[in-house]
Amino acid sequence: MATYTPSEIEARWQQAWDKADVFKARRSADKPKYYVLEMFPYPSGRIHMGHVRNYTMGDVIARYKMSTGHNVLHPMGWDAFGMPAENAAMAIGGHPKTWTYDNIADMRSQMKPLGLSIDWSREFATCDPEYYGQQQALFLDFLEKRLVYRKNAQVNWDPVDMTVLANEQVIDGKGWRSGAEVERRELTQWFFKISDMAGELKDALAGLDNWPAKVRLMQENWIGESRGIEITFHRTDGNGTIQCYSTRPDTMRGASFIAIAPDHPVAKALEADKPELAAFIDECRKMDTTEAAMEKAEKKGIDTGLTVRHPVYDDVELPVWIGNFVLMDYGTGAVFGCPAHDQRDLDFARKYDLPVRNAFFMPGDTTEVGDEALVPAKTEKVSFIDHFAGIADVTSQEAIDATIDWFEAKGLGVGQTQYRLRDWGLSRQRYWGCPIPVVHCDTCGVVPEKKENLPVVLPDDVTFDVPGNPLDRHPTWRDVSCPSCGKPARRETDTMDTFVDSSWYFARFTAPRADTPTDLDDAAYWMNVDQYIGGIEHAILHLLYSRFFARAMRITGHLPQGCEEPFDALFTQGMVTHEIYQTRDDKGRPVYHLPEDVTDGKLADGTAVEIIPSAKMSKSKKNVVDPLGIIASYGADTARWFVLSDSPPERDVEWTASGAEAAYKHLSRVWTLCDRIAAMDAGAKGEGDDDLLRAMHACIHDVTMGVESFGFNAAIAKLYGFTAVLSKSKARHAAQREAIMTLAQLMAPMTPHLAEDIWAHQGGEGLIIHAPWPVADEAMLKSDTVTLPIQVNGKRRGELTVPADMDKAEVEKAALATEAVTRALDGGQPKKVIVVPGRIVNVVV
RNA sequence: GCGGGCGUGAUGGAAUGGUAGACAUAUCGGACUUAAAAUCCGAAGGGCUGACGCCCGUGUGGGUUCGAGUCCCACCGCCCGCACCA
Repeated sequence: MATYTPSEIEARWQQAWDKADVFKARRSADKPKYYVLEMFPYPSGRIHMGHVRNYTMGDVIARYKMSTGHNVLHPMGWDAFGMPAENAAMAIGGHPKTWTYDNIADMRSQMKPLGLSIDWSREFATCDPEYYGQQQALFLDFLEKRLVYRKNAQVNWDPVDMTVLANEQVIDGKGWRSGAEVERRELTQWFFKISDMAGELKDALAGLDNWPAKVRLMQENWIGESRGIEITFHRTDGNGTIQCYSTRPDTMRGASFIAIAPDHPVAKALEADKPELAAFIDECRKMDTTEAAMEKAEKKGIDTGLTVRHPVYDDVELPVWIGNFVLMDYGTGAVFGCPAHDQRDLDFARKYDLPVRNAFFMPGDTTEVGDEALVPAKTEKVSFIDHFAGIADVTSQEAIDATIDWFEAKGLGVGQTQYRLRDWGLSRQRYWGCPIPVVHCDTCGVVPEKKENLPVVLPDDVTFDVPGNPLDRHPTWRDVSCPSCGKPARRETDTMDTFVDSSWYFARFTAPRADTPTDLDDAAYWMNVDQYIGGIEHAILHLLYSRFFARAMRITGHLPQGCEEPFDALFTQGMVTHEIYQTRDDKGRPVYHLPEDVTDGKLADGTAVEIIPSAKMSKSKKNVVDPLGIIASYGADTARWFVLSDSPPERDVEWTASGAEAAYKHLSRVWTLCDRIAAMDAGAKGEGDDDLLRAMHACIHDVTMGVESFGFNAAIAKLYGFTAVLSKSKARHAAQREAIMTLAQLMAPMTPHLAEDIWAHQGGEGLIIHAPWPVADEAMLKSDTVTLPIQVNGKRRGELTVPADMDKAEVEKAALATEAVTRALDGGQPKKVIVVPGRIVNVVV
């Protein structure tokens, strides 16, 4: 008997697809378009199981959509700029460009055996000058529309990578890539004006119905909208005012001090005359302002000696303090402290002996605040004391709204919405990135490079033997003449954050060879991405930046209207995990072992390993399974089938050797079954055709539902079930042939090679990829009889098989006659009988 | 602290408010085999019972409902995100 040989089958069908050029995407007027995209990979050099899972999910969707009559775009590219290439150049020599393109070639050749339905003719890498040149054109257009600007800024300096990090890229005070403790430095940097769009980016989240609620919420929290008011405080020395921003103006009665940021203009003005203030401010400047450091730091302040008049109570004067916890770049850089209703302010007040005064109490409880601030939920009703706006027993939220109105009416303040989102700093002091296309001229200042001179191509002749940016020490590249006046000038040597590269690649895929960033006709046809699939780790940065870019590209005419939200549907898939095998060396330090070196919990020499529960596959923990090895021993279809089978796609899936083995066995079984059916005698007798075909239609229905709703694991369970039914069927050849061909079609999105092989083996016409998706026959989904569970008081006590169309009254009669019910009734009458047609009968006794 | 998610057999996990545990792994039994592997068939939540059956069971405690894994409230545990944000 022939056996299932995936290596031979898979190579054959991949060639057949190539020959028929089936995955090439062309605009078409007579089919609806469908754009499916997986987050493109960084070319590290090796594909891993996470890639396999990500691309397989996209492939299932793409192939399913093809067979349901859609014109599908399913491209692939490389997020190819970034530090690992430079790190490799520093560590092992060579050039980032060579390293990157070699890796791309390796990964492409590892990816191709998966049999993905990708239109490879659209492939590009973000480090191709053809791509980053268009990105430079975008930058110049953004510059013209003032969507990008330069400012002096305190930046997060990563001393290891010698580069600036965005706030968002600082994690626990450490660089998100290097893990080095981040320092502060002041540099002139380029920024995208994403904060201008904060409100819109937040509001538009509500329309993203097909995004996970979790991701929308994370973005909402990141943007961080808060409604408050800017209040003017007049200095008692007559030297002007201090503006404070507050979200709790209703607590103004309890204000007992003002705190300003160390870099607030008022603080800076006092520095010259007051050495003790200068010393404090200096100390604050040295302080790390990263989130983690700020959290750990003690809340400190110093009295400036200034006072301001309370805006509501003329006779009250408030001292002005400098606080190390006040941030200059949020709000106005000044706040009023209300110790009674804010824990931080209360701690500060107790430390420096400032007054604590309640603005409200909880109803019926007039205990003054002690060491714990009174901060009830904003929806809770509180009793205000002698409130200036005339309110008494209301919720905090109502009080805030009323107080803002009151301040505005009196002309003492202006209601304002603040966002936590800051502008996106994109300058990187690094070689392997997209050069920022501007020139610095002593006469003309910052001059944009002329578009006809794009791309500004990275020079190849650079070395990495000294830290810092090689572009800074490359005179023939750096020194140019000013595009405006022609005098000697200097190129900008900073390059762009790699998040820029990934913020518009999805648009470029619609016309990857266009000599403008996009082609509007192609973009209008293919955009938006109908289904985007990727990891939850990109929930904030990448997706938010892409949403900003889509808007900015619309403003600059590079995308048509309607593409502001470029991803119609988003799916965030879980990771592939594996157990970790660990032993300890003689010093007790952990030593990790690869899964292939462990059999039955033991190493080859018999040493027992400690098994640590499943975690994300990582090189350092050695819990990695190489997809190439799996493909070599079982084939791509097995790898694809397994990563989809065990867990819901949004959750992590644990890779197990036995699971992969089982997937392979199942596919072999299906293949053998096909072989057996093909060899059947077409004229032979058989029975149960109808049962088989009914099961088949039920399977069509269930699998279609599963694929449509990302329930791949459930769809696979149904396919297992139907395979078991088919393999036991005694039906005639025609019915069995129909069943196996339909099974192949239903499996085709997941195991496309095996499906093609079965299709051909059974004499199917053309390629299975061109065959229309099977449609379940409604009539075959209904059966003549139905078995209803009979419950007594909600507990299952028996069952009853009745004609499917029997009416309720008769079902009730039949149910009451069943043995389980008569026994429970014991001669009495039922209190109530619930009959849910086709579902259940419940008798209440 | 705030926000979100999750909690079901030995394990991964099924289950539009309607038969809890589909499907798979691991386990056990049987067939085939000299034997093993492979393959095929079958069993299997816990407890009581000779058996028919009965009781208990989806983190804990309540509630809504004829009926709750599913909805509501409180709590416990785990995971994730965010945070001197005024």
